[in-house]
Amino acid sequence: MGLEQCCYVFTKLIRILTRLDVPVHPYPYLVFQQVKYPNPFLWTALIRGYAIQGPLSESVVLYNRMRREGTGPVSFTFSALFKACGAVLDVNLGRQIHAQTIVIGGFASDLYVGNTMIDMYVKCGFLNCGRKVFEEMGERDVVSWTELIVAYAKHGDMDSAGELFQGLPVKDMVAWTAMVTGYAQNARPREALQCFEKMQEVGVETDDVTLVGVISACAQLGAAKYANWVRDVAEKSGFGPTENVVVGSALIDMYSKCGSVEEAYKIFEGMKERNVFSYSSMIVGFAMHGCAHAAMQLFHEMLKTETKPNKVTFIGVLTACSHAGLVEQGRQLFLTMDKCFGVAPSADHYACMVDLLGRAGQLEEALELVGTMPMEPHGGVWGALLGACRIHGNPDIAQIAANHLFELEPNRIGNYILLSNIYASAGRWDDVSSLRKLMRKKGLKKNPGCSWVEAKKGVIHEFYAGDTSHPKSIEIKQTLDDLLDILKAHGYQPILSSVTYDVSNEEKRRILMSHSEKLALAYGLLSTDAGCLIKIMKNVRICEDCHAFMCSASQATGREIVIRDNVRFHHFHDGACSCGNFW
DNA sequence: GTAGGGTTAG
Repeated sequence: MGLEQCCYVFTKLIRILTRLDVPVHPYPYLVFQQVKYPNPFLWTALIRGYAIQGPLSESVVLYNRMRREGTGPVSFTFSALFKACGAVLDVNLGRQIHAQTIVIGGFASDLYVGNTMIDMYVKCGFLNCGRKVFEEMGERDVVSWTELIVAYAKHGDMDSAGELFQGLPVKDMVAWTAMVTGYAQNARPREALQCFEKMQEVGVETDDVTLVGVISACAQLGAAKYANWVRDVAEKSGFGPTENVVVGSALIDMYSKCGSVEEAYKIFEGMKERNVFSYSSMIVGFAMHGCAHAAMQLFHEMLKTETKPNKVTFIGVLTACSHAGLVEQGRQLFLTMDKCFGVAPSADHYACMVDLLGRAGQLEEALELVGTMPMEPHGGVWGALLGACRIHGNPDIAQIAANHLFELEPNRIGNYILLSNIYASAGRWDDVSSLRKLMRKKGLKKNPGCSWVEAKKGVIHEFYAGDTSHPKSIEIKQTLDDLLDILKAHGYQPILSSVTYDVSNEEKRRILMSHSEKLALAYGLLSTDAGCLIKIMKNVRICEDCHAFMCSASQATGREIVIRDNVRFHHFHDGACSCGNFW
């Protein structure tokens, strides 16, 4: 066998072994040593092997040895090294190799080398360096563009991503998908859908990856109309939930977020293959809807399978326990998650535990738990504690939590409002007003409460508190007044403490009746057929009075009412709520 | 050899 042939065969062999995940040590390395005069491809196969499996230092050692022994690298050598630097986020080494490509000459302008270099910089968080490489490349292809588009999207800069995309001469499916997904990931679901429509208009194929982006956009819109539409699209294009585990999991999440946990479970049941995403999405879905028992049952079912729970699964079960008041079960899970399942509790899991204890009224213990955390508590942890203080009316611990929150999240308006509500409930109006002053000084404005309801044909109607701009405003007011009379006869009493302004009781009653979800409910009653479920979405937490009002309304009208606030779903049915008055 | 995907708490 000649030298070239010999190198060729051995290179192939090493590549195959690497692909089979056989450790580079010892066999591929032994193969390599059999060859007296390795050519660049053989060197590179081995360098690549170490680059993929680690340690990266070993591939660099080999690269240097190769140079010393007089063999020149090929572009493939650099691609492998950049890929590895990107994987371990070693930008310094990446820069050194970048410099090499310039010194040796010819490689810096190579398409593959350039593309892997962009990817390396971007992965390490040096977007501008990636952009610079892109600008200086002699030749670019759709891969170079897409890498940057994705990088901008991940940085939340959809405008730059869009600009690049505009300038991309030939847009393929992957590039389009990057845009659709980018919009979805940046909470711009409408633009994601528009982008998807355009993609279809110009005749670009779509696949399951595209669909997942679209499904995520629909989940954010939370409307049944879009949910059913995208499911249809998925099934018609041959990527239905039965066959495709990723599409299936995305659909489970979407239906949960659109208010239909039943539909989500149907998808789950119909899936041929389930993985940790499918289980976790379903468990989180159950938890969101207050179905704690179902969440726990599914978790135990999961434990009987090969699928191992991960950190998100535990977020799901802990949230379920928290909303159902299952303190002991939650405590057990928290204690065993590391020991039995190898999932070390993160700050997020601590936040769940603080929530669990806090909701159950064990505020002191919750505060103690924060003190034992092995990491710095983040906003979620203190936020959970503050939320619990609102439920149980504890302004002192609230103050501790709020002080941390004001440091950690100085611009998050919700924290100020929560504390202000806690002060107001305790009648500490002086504290309320000094907090208001602080908010004014910081230029923070209250996020107006808003609710929307899906009427016939999926048309969405939006209401703000005290809103009279709807064309049927007068009828809405009338419906609401009539309903109020009926509910009062059923025993409903307005909960005046839900108004956190220091005003007369009469004024409080008036304010309560102008809350946006009540307007949305009245419109829902007006615009849908009797017996029809009414689904309301809102952007802030539902107040206690509205919650009681909805409970009573579900009984008096015989309607099922579903409200999604910023955190979870409330199912009102026959005078009770799925959250067990626990939110 | 290079580019796009799903679940996360207040």
